[in-house]
Amino acid sequence: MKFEAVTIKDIAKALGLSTSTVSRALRDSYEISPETKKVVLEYAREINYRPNPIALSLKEKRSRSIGIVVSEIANSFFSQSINGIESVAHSKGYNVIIAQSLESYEREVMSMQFLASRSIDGCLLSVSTETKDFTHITDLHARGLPIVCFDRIIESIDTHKVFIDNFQGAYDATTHLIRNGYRRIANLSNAENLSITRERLAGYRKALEDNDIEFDERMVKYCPHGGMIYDEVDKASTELLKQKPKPDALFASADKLTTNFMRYCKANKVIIPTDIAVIGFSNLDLTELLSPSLSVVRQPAFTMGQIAAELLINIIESKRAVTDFENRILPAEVFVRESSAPKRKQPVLKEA
Amino acid sequence: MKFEAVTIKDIAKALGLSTSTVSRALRDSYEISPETKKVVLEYAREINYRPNPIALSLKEKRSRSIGIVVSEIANSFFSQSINGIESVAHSKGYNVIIAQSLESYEREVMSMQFLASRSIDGCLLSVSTETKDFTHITDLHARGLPIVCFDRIIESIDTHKVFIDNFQGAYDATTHLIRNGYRRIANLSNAENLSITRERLAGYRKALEDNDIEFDERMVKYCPHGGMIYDEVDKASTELLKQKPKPDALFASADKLTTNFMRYCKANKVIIPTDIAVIGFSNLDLTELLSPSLSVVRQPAFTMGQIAAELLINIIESKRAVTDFENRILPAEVFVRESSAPKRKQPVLKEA
DNA sequence: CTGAAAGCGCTAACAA
DNA sequence: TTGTTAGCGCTTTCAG
Repeated sequence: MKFEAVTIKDIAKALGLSTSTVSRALRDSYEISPETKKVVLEYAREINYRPNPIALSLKEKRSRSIGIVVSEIANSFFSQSINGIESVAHSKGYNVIIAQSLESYEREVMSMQFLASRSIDGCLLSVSTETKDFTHITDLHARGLPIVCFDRIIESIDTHKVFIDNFQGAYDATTHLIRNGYRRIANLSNAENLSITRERLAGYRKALEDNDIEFDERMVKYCPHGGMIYDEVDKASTELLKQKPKPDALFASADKLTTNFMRYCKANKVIIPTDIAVIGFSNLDLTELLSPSLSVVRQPAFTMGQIAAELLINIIESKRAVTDFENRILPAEVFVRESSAPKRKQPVLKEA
Repeated sequence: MKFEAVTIKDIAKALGLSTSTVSRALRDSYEISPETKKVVLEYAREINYRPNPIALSLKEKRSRSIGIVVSEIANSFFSQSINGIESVAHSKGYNVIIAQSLESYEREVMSMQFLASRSIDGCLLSVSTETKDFTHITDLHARGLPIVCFDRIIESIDTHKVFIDNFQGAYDATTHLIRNGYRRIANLSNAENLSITRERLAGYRKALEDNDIEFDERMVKYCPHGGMIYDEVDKASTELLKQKPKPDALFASADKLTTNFMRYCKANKVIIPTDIAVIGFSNLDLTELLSPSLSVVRQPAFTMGQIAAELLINIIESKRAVTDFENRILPAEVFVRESSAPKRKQPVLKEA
């Protein structure tokens, strides 16, 4: 059962006009007389005529909808980005179809295929942690599907890219820990293959270097699913904390890594910041209510979504193929709270 | 610019067949010879043929997409519900278009209109807090658009409804506070017009009654935007806490009310649970990491989404008009944590 | 077993 | 200024 919509044909019949006249009148074409327009417009309003977007899509070969592929909508960063995307998409007459990869390569491929088969006009993408092979993306892109990458970037694709200054964010967070007296700083890191992982790791290393702290590979652990799977965080955390000498602080490179590390500490009676100070990437709006309140690196997620959507729609609506692509790099902001409070001098233990 | 898809016509031309034969072969029609089928299928796979869903929609007068209207996707309850909805929608070949009302009546009307004009086959709806006039919904429903309500229900519409046992959840939460020694229990409540508000209020009142505690109207404050606007929570909380005698516990009727009340307490140095014990509805998965860890009433959001989507797709796909509607009521679960710890005896103050 | 043709709602070239 | 017609990709009578 489906509700029958009014069509142009109905109007034409009722008014004794042809469908093309009605069509033109509705679209305010110059070739239609003012009177006819008036009659048509009035009648259309009266019977609440709405053009059928499907027929339009078929005709124009575009659907006025854009796809979004992210790992998870139940992630504050992504839900905020999506809000930004929607705000500009809707204002430009596009609707938005959201797909989640749940950090699975297979699901990402399926999602992209699904969206493409639903005739989206373009796609906004933040790849899954599992994705190492990008052919499902580059293929569609090569076939002409406009794609804009945000947050987790793919280097091998030539298009607009929107992301934050991950290096700077990580550098600032790590430097903050160092300034607060921490010297042995671990890094709970995202999947090794992601662009953001590499950049954040580089920022972390540079901060250590600039403060004459030697980089220790054993202080870095990767979580292949970005913290989405608790067991991975559990394992990585355990390994980090059993290092000798023990880390006195931790920088977490992703939202779920940060919160799941806190979960780990709570479960294992590790006291923050006494046993270990913590700062991490997070876009949760509750971090100040956590125990202890959490120092974070926060991304301008809403703005990122807006920019990415604008760039995508630019490509879609440009007459000629766009060949000049830009990287939009936004700042990350550090919020300092209790979890990274200055290190307190402790009774001298066996470690020097 | 748009990437050109392969059509049935291309296949027909390449194979020297008619489009109808190809169409039938692809759909495994009985009237096509096995050999022809084989050739067509093979060639189709080879050139990666995908049927154009837009053409199909136009023909079949259905889009195989369903709309979701919720107040906010950046709300754990709704993002979890959406996951449930998507899981069944995708498995049944539907895609999902999400719209947010952001608790605004106007935006809700626009969203519904937008979705309807995008030819959705049906709609899942949880109304905004502001919505008191339901004609935008009942109109579409009367015109034949299948609608299923979830969480926040509209009584005046005859359709499937999926929600939790709000009365029970509120009753259990309030009873828990009473058992832990609290007697003067405030209720931070959602918009007065919502179904869930009335039901939760009723559960709260019944629990008081069953324990011989007199209901005091001054102990209930409504937040017209369900806690989304912090100032409303701030104002309501201030009013509640200045009552004499002061409340010793608070039951919050919605996710954002609960967390924003905690924010209020933190900002105003109100200690939980010493100054006031707290339990509230919330689907956040971080409540045990808050300070103090938060006692909550939790909804089976994912399951609700699944059920709602199944019911909607049932209506959509039923041959005859569905007239027999059901209310699916799911249990709410109470999780007890520190924020509602048993009341400690205190030095006798001026209150008896 | 296969093909020709109509039609879903709309637009646009072409005719009048 | 308006009407006729073809066509977007697909399914589906109706003919062969």
